[in-house]
Amino acid sequence: MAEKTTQYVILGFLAQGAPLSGYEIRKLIDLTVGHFWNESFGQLYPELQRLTKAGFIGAVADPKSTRGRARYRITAAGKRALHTWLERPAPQERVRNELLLKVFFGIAVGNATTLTHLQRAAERWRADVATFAETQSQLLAEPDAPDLVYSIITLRHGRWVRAARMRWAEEATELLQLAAQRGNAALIARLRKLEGALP
Amino acid sequence: MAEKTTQYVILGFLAQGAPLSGYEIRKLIDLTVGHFWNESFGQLYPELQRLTKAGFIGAVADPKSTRGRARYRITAAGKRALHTWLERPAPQERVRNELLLKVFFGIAVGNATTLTHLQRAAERWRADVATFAETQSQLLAEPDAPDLVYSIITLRHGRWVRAARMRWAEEATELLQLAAQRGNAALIARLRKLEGALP
DNA sequence: TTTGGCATGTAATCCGTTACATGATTAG
DNA sequence: CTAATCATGTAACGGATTACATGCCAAA
Repeated sequence: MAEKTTQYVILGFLAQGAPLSGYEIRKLIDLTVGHFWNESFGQLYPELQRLTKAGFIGAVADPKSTRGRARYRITAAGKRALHTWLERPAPQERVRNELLLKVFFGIAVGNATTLTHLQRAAERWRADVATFAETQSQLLAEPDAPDLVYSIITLRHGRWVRAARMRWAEEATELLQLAAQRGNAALIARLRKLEGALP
Repeated sequence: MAEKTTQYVILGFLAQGAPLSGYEIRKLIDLTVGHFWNESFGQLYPELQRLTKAGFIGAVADPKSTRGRARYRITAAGKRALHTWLERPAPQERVRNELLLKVFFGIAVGNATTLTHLQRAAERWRADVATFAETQSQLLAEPDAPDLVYSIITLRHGRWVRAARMRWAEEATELLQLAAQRGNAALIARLRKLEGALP
């Protein structure tokens, strides 16, 4: 990564206005961006201290809180740092897809194993899509949220990608069986027909 | 990860038969699985030594090689290790999508920035799709490869996902503009219509 | 009052990239 | 002969997860 993205996630949530504790930030992450981002406590708490020292956030003494928990608020400098990060183009993500690796090396163990992998993955993706659809309707129940679009479109990214993967899994299953039963010639013929289904 | 996948990539390529040097393995990775996997030398070379000590691979003295380079061959134990790994279900990948993070926090900097991110990403995906399509036709030029299907379907995963992301970027662009110009009510109405485009 | 969950943190560890060092080979 | 490229490695560093330690609070 080389970028220490954790800090910007923190700044991003604090920029929404409400002062938050580390624990609350973590809960928010899981709830709102959990489908494409995650942070562990071991990352979060040290980072909060670092950001405080750097002057990007400040602790707010909370009279209501009975416990020693501090809430943080973003500073002007913090907002500036967040904004310049948001303007910068996102670095292209390094993909490392272990499932695809197992599929790619499938020839070493034969067809059945690979088909199982595909099926298991497809089930997970199907479940994800259902969850996302459900989440979307929950989001739409609060039409006054000013950042509704942003939540919606990131969520729909998940739906689009999962849906595509499901269709891929079906296609891959078919192609695998075809190649096993009728060889590469049949596979190639089928692929020619499939051109056009994809851009 | 917790899994040290690097070793299995090495074993996977050596299982294809030909003895390979570290450098050659690296080249193969870039060439064949580069679109969903990557390894650095700093990872690869130490791992080759570790696998040798563990008895999973063995160095082959190459009479032809003028230089001190050693090629490696997989052992029976190595094959066993590879197979059990291949049988194990792939752990669900931890996603960390920085682009989506920037989109999600888009409200902090406003619409134009987010639209730029989307457009830039869409261009990259479009280029990827073109590359993949080209690669596919190159693969089909060698119909005798016994592992052709496996290469093909992993490649097509890339095409499916990139294509989906392109369509998502278009949709997201439209929704963002709609919400900015006509508010959440219009956004929600549009989303109702879009249900059905996705599973 | 003790158990379990809330909350905050630190330490160990792992995985991976980057940078550095070095030699061997080939092309000009 | 010299520069560029091929090839192999090591060291330093950084980011992230996991495990551990600890204390507060609420409910049984």
